[in-house]
Amino acid sequence: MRLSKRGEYGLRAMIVLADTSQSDTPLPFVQIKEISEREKIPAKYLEQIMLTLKNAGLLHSKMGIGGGYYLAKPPSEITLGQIFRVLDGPLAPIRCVSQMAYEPCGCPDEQTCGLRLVMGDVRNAISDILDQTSLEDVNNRKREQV
Amino acid sequence: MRLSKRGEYGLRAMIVLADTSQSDTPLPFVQIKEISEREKIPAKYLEQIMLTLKNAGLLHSKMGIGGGYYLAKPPSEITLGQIFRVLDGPLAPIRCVSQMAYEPCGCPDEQTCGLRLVMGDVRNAISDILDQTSLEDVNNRKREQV
DNA sequence: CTGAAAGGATACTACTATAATAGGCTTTAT
DNA sequence: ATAAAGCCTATTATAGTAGTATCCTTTCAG
Repeated sequence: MRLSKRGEYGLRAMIVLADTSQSDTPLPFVQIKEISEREKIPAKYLEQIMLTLKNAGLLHSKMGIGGGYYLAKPPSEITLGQIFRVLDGPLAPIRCVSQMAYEPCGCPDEQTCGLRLVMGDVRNAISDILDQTSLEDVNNRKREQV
Repeated sequence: MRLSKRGEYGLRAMIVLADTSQSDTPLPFVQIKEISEREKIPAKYLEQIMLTLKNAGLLHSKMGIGGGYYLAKPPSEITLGQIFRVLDGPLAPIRCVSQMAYEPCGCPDEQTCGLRLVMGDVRNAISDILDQTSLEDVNNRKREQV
């Protein structure tokens, strides 16, 4: 049950973008350099990640001086589940219970497979959290925490 | 969020052992060959996995003709979480929320890290299932399913 | 109209984990 | 004595991870 560095960095970056867009003085664009310094993420690696998120439609960008990235949708409409799937693939611990990427697992009978029943619960529990938590929710919780 | 083949095979094998120990004619020992045929698991690979589970104290074995494996404890006292941790490591999606293998993740402030808050929920949701589900529970559910 | 600052896109690399396979060793019942 | 079982370690092929490195394109300021 593992979140990769790629996934971690991408989620952090998206949270930062949501945070600045909700701040008193929202900037139109946020640069990679800014995020990488604030979150201590290798800039070039982050660049790849941002590009992936952009190509997945979660980010937009502007090139050139003063350019940078911004969220493709309001923070309330982007969930952690969406971001996770782009960077780390299906939420399900095993393919035979995946909603987005089902594959048979080769057990004798899927319908009565005990492991599959339990792992189905796990995948639902994870989805109940990540697909229900938006970037806005994350930042609200962060603020409550103080 | 991934269960490896090693983890999958090990969990399946333990479920089989629990199942036969609860059957009408419980066998004292179950051989690798039997499990590998029943669950379509490469025998030699399963051997390694069983050895790992044995060294972790979850299985006992008997060598020689008519030997095999048996559970070190009653099926009601072995949880899926225990097995998972032996074969696939910590349940937590990220180390900074792991109970068994905590490590700092390098974010600016762990106390107010939004990602960490959410991932803490995920780790608890997973643990609520895997640490509360015993091998006995799995087989009971399997039987209900019919 | 040129150059610096930004993102875009690939290629490359070192390292590690995974999913096996292989082979020899030890124990034990018959 | 030997066959059947587990014990133990080495080896391998493949893929994924976490970066680094280049070069290209767009854009704005002066």
